[in-house]
Amino acid sequence: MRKPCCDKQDTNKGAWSKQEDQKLIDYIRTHGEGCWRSLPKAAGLHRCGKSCRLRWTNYLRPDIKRGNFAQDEEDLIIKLHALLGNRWSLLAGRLPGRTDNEVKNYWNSHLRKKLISMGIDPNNHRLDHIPRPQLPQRHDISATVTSKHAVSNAKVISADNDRVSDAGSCLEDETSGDSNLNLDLTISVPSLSSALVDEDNNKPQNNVSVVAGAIGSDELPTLLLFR
DNA sequence: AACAAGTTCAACCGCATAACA
DNA sequence: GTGTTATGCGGTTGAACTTGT
Repeated sequence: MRKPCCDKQDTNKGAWSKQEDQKLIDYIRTHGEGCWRSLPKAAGLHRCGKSCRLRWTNYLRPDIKRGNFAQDEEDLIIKLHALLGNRWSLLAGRLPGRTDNEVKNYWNSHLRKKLISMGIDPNNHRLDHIPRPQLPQRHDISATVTSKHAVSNAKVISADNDRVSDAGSCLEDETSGDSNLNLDLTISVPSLSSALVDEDNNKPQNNVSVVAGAIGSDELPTLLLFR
């Protein structure tokens, strides 16, 4: 059996006091982040390392942007969620000053409901209440890629021919610049058009799936296309 | 004013995995 | 190569707060 991360008998739980916050801030200012397991004892805190790390990363870090989400941040979260799903740390990484916990909470308390009220399934970002045949076929491609922020450094890999291209440059044309919520789930990438469009009748293909995720260690989303 | 119901968000828990011995 | 430990992540919880009756 794995040992608990700390001695539970001697640790505080629940809300942090101002004194505890100050101890943590002072310690990290002096010694820097890291070695969370030994930090509580060294800093004189009766908390487990996990709790200290969470308090620091979600609340005390000086670069955290607090307060309401701006409209463009909201749009970006929706678009990134369509692309990456519930990978909150990855989403938060694209929103400077926002934490994964904050993005996750905002999604669950605001954005999910907003999408539902618009008739959009927040799980797959598809229009939920319109019979499928009425939708344009291009909605079958279940990813939203219209933000330069989200994909400027992403790679796109076609499973067909192993072609790798820079999604940022490919997708730049898709960014219209208006701040309206854009839930068009189209990827119209010039270099990928052959993968997404049936060359015989020039119609979008239904059987192309787009899978997004971080592959490797660079934390950048990679798009995989499968027929 | 008092209470119930709904909402928000900080914090916790358990799991996966990276790092290390 | 294997076992152990530390860290990070996503899901969940529950206290505090807000809104409605």
